[in-house]
Amino acid sequence: MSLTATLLAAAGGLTAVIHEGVVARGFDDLRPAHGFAFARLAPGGATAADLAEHLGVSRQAASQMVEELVGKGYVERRPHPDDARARLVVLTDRGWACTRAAEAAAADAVRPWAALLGERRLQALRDDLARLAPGGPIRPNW
Amino acid sequence: MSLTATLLAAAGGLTAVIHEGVVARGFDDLRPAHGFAFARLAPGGATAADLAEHLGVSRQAASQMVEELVGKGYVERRPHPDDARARLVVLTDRGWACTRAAEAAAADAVRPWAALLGERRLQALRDDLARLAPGGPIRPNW
DNA sequence: GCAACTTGCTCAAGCAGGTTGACCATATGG
DNA sequence: CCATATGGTCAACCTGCTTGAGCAAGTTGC
Repeated sequence: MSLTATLLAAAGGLTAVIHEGVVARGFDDLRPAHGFAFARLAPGGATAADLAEHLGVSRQAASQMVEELVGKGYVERRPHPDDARARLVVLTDRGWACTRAAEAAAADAVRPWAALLGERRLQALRDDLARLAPGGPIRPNW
Repeated sequence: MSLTATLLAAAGGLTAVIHEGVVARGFDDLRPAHGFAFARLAPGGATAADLAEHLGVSRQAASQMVEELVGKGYVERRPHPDDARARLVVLTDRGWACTRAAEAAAADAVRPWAALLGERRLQALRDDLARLAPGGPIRPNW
């Protein structure tokens, strides 16, 4: 199988396993796409416009997602400290709990890889991939 | 950045670059999801039901996609040699041309990686990823 | 300061791609 | 044969996204 196919298959499988792990930990009202949003919100919150750019969708779509996540209790809107037009979207306690669950699920998914490849090659894999994806937080993708 | 994030970022970026390459080669009426379908159809054709299972969607959705691809000239339906109920969906010349364009775009996307990592590490990356994604052609994902 | 423009957000309507449910034609197995 | 399973299609609906319009608040230039 080609490199591109293996890479896409690995990423697709990883996405699925993480999502299953998140669901298994009780957060069953989320879709993989929400992981993107959490990744952007976690550091210190973001505006809906920030989120739209990060996710690659319209501001209206991002706003709708925020509304959905507010309704489900994962985020809340706070007044923006510097701009009265904007609203800062931040994770709630439940949002943080879900983020930790996702990290735990990701760790579970990766653990067997260490057994398959060994620590040395796994570390090399991590380093190599980091060099190939310099653009950074493009689109996490559960 | 974590291994999972780098892997997802690399896969997402690769998907985007391949899709752009396919569009740039003149196939601008396709979406990344169609790449999944082509990957399943290329070997020797498939039924709509095969396609549905491969793509992880309902048979109706797969059938709709086939209809769309027929309309755009990428595939055609032929009577199934062994089953009068079924119809074998196969790539047309245009479908094959698009598949070659996708392979060329993928090669272009990977080429700079060889420069970044060197041939040895690139080969190691390929081998390691192949071991991590044994399930095989899960879901190519442009 | 004020006018003109930009930016953040939301409401509303519509579309695209998926779903489920019902149905018919053909295979398959007792 | 008859009962059941399977491949395909039609129809209705749902969800997530889009575009377009509009308002409030910041920003710029005179």
